[in-house]
Amino acid sequence: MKFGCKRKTLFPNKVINLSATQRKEIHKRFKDFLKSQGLRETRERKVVLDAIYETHEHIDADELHLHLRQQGHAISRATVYNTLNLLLRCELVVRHQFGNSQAKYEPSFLFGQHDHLICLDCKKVMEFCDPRIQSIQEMVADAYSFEIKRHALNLYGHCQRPECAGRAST
Amino acid sequence: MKFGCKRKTLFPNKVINLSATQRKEIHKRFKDFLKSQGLRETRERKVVLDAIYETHEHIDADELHLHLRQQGHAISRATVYNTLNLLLRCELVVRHQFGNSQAKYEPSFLFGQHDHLICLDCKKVMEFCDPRIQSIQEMVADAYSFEIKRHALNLYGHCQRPECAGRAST
DNA sequence: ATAACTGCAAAACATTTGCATACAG
DNA sequence: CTGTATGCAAATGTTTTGCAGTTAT
Repeated sequence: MKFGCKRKTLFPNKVINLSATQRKEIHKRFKDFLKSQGLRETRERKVVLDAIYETHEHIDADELHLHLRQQGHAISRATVYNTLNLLLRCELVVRHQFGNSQAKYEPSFLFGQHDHLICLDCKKVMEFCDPRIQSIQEMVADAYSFEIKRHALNLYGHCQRPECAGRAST
Repeated sequence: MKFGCKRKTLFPNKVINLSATQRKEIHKRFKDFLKSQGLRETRERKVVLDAIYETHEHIDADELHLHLRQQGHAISRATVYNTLNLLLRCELVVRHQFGNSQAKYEPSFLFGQHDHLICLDCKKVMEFCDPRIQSIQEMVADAYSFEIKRHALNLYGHCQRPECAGRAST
């Protein structure tokens, strides 16, 4: 039922800079969620939300914590983790596990659905988009009587970028 | 270049019981790998390999360790982890991260390539197979000049099995 | 014989939890 | 005011590492 990637191109239609209206929409969604759950709207929670939406990379909780500390926010790691879980629950961010044990987070609201290409050497993560995944999803849902909420397709390999010098295995 | 899922059916062609010949082939592959790397062939390593190929489920390192202890093998957790990493390197097993932080392992040699359907409620993992993933992979590899080695497509949702009583979110 | 492997325990790493204090509603 | 959130540190859970003793080659 969710909107999938309908375009012919492989490249995802990711919004890079949010307009003031979009920013407000995001804030509203979080505020409404917190109110609906009887949770408080704190400075720290807003700061985490904004930081995630400013970062156009796949970031982990610790990087996010460090980033916020460097910006002068006296926020603890525990609060970062706590807030990330709230943002997951209201679907403002998504969590990825790219093979390593550390989870990566990414804003999801207003951004197109997409999948990932991960370089095994330099660990760079790229994004792509293919409408066929949507039909695979529907077909599998039907065959298995499964109500599918989301998917993750990760392609692992070796990128050809000259900057990629990494070599992992023998 | 790797053989993908070419069949029309969604259900993967997983071999359930290995023949003596297949078992020998697997052992040989491990033995050759160990020799090529100057590593030793120990009782513990063989035991882990056999246990993984006996288990037709997605198993984590700790479950595997427990299983082996219950069978009377005095093997340590460290050795289980060490051996799993060796088996990954010689491509006899694959590792999955199904959302939770715990990695799951599965035999991969002689078994068909397939993807996974994960129930968010009861955590049951099912397998499916779709040839279109192969073409998506090829198309993306081409568009991004990426040499793709493997992929993981996970579909998350709610299964309709009567035994599935779990309810996670509000 | 000897270099690598094992088991154990400790370390490392990511994430969660408990508790006293701070602050939103 | 009141109860929830925060920061800190300690706890948890998973995987890795160091070391002394064991074993494959």
